[in-house]
Amino acid sequence: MNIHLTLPSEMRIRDEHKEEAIREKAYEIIVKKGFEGLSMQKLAKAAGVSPATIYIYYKNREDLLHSLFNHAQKEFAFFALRNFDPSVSLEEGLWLQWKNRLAFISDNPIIYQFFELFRNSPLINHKNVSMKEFKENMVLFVKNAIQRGELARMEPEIFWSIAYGSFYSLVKFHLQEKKMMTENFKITDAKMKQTLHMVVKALKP
Amino acid sequence: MNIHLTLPSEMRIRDEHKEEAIREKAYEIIVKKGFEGLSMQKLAKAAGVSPATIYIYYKNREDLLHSLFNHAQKEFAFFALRNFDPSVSLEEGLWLQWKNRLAFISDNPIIYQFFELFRNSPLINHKNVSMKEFKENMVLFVKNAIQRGELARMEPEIFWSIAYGSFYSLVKFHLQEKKMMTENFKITDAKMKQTLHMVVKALKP
DNA sequence: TTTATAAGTGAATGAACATTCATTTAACTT
DNA sequence: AAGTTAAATGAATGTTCATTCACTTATAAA
Repeated sequence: MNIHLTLPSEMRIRDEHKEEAIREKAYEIIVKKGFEGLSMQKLAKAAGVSPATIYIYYKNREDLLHSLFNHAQKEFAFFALRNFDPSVSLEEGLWLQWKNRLAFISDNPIIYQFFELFRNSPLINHKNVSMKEFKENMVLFVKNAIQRGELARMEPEIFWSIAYGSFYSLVKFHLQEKKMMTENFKITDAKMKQTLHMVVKALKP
Repeated sequence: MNIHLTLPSEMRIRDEHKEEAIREKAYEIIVKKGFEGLSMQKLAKAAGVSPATIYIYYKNREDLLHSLFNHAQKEFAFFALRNFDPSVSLEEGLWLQWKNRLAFISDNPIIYQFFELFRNSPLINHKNVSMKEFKENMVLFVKNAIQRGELARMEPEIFWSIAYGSFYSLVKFHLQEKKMMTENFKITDAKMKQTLHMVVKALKP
């Protein structure tokens, strides 16, 4: 990505607007109609480019789908740790992450829904981006919380299921209602905080 | 369904094996390749019938997909409440349901994975089966637990997210590992019980 | 201004698609 | 045994699909 910015080149530069239009329209179509609903010709039409243009940016349809996911995952994981400091208390750290995630979802509902759709699809089996920095931060955060006596020792998947599984479940609830009612997506801070309190209680030693 | 069993008829009876073969192969193909991967001709070949035969059992592809989901949802919800008594304690009731769900998932991993795939897809927006009996049982169960002081008052989606969201999250973890490692699906009772204990603690007033 | 290079294109291609249809087959009634 | 009904079929239909290709256009170096 962005080769034309980092390398001097003799070529005609790529039009970033085109690339973004393709990506955003692809997210939209997939969220609305599923992967089945995305054909290269429909996508090209929606993005205002020629079908052949898509093949300049992506090797083929499969590459397009995986690139879309990597893009979404990177953005989401990056946003989740915005302003995150692994040395704060468990409750404070989780609260920040929940708020960050919710903010991203509210601002980018289409991208998030695509992310969830892909995560739950058979396409996910392929190798994906590493999330190294994200994992390192989380390991540190958990270790600190255990040492401080805020968190019981447990297997990582149990921690994840309690600390985040309930959050995602709550979000799913609201996204489905939104889809059905065509209302705005909105979880109140109070509802989130109430749920988080329960989660923190569960995680105590 | 099963019209030939409940009504006397003058017609040639439907071959139940064919219907089941179509359904089971459809689940398999969709779980392995996604909805994109299911074409009527491939399904027919896999089930050992003619493409036209599928249209005897289902109006069209869309009807097939929704019927598959209704079938899976009914089986799963029925199994979840097997031996369930809404008057038992919160922990006992949740434990039974978790065990039931896990047993179903272990015995029918393909059906369950299809169920999750469909639930997370745009196809879910259409009207689906009512689950009336299931909901009635749950309302009673929750009411009892609150009266007994085992459960704090909270909005239903919060209860659901804590009491089941973490369970599903745990299952997802293991199913993904299984897919990647081609191992057998296995969550130990101890791991489940540990998680349930934490959940029950969270739900206390 | 010329030249090189890659961005961008519309039309074309063969494969795969959902669905239909004329026909055959099996079961039950009389 | 004859008649009726619907199950079951393989081949056919018209459409949509992913991808390619010969070509044009825009950019920057020379």
